[in-house]
Amino acid sequence: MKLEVQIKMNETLYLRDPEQSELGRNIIKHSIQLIQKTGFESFTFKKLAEAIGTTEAGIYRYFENKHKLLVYIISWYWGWLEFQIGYQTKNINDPITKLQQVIKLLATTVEDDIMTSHVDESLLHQIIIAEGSKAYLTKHVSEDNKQQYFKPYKDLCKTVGDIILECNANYPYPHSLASTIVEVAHLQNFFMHNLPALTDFDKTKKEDQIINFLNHLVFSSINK
Amino acid sequence: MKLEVQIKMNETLYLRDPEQSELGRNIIKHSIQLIQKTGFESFTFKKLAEAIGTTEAGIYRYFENKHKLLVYIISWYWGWLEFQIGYQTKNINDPITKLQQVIKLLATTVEDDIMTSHVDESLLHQIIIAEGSKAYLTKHVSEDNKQQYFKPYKDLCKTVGDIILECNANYPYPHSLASTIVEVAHLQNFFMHNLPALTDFDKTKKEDQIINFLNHLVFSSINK
DNA sequence: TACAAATGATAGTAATACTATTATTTTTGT
DNA sequence: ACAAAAATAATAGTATTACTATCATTTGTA
Repeated sequence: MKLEVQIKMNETLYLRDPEQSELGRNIIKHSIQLIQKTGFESFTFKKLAEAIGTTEAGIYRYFENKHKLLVYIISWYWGWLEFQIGYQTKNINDPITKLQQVIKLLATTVEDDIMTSHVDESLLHQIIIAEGSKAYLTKHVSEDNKQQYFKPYKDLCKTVGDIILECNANYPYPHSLASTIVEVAHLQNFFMHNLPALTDFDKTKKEDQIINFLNHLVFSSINK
Repeated sequence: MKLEVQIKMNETLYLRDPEQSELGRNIIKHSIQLIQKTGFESFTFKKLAEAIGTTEAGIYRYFENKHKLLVYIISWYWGWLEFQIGYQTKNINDPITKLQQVIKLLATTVEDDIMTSHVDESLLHQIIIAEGSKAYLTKHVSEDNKQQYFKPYKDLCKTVGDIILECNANYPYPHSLASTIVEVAHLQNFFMHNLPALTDFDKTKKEDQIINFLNHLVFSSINK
């Protein structure tokens, strides 16, 4: 028997559920490949349609516009990561060890998860790093937020914030520290690869250094 | 006598120096207003030309495209901020007080600086918060970096990193902590106003809480 | 005054971000 | 197995964007 993980998505993000058809799953699969490869700015529904072998109008039946598609795949990633965190910290009782594990999961290059056949998580991870903040850095962020587009991201930060409070119930900034951990994990990764003067890391040693930096930052702050 | 601060800009960012003509200064002034008001995505040279009372072709004589114009005004801001930091920390000898002052300057809403008549720094500060990372989150970041487009930003982080080392010469992550401070100051501001679940701050109390959070984070880490 | 440089006015092109229409294929309910 | 419904493919069309090109006019400067 083949197990497939399904991430429940916000229904207002799409016009037709892409999980429910071959074309839909192809849209997800190829948009991840194309956005990762060419960047979100030069990604168009026309190019996507060509890559899939369908037409532009075909894509528009699933997604209103490319921004909603970006928000969809990014939300999917946060939902998947939350699942991973739940799974990988299940039997850890010590909150400090748990938080270390979360930092590791956030900062480490993801491997493709065979439980999700049409999504390549390692490509998606790179999209999160380079395009993640574009999901919310818009003039319509408040309306999008009302539509609950950022719920998976906020849920993830809530989970991280709760672990922080388990470590120290008196820590005064659990939400801000949680969102800072998530964002900095990805920012430092981007800087390490593209603007190395902004980090102390070299890409040969990979993400270990980012993990060490985040651990140092987070635990000195929590245990102050 | 009227004093004007001039920020030296990278000459490959523009086709014609906008500081040297009335039209050029108008391009800067109105692009700041327009980008802040409508967001970078819906900002076009056509709308800018209409706002100024010139033509699209007129703008293209100064800037190759809207991305370079964005990088220009953002770089200008970092250059101006570096000047401010130098000025406002000139007579501070204690590196801890100096770093606190830098954090305050980074996190506080900027007031319009009368020394720069065609630039409204408070609008520019809002652009940095909402659009700043779009300057480098592109597929051409490495070429842009080779052209030194991010030098003012990197110089600023270097300045902050050096102050961190003055506080603790053994601190292992001065560059990463510096870029983290700069980015988190703006991110938390954005979250506070637009995605409040991601912070512990309420916008009524303004930036003081962000400053407290950053101080707590930075100094517990440096003095560990 | 005269010459160059900057600006303005206008036009044009390829690509983008869609919407609409109709034909064809696939699914599904009976 | 068959009709109806739903999904997809094929095609066309529009407004806007992101430019480039040309030429006339204004402005500043030797």
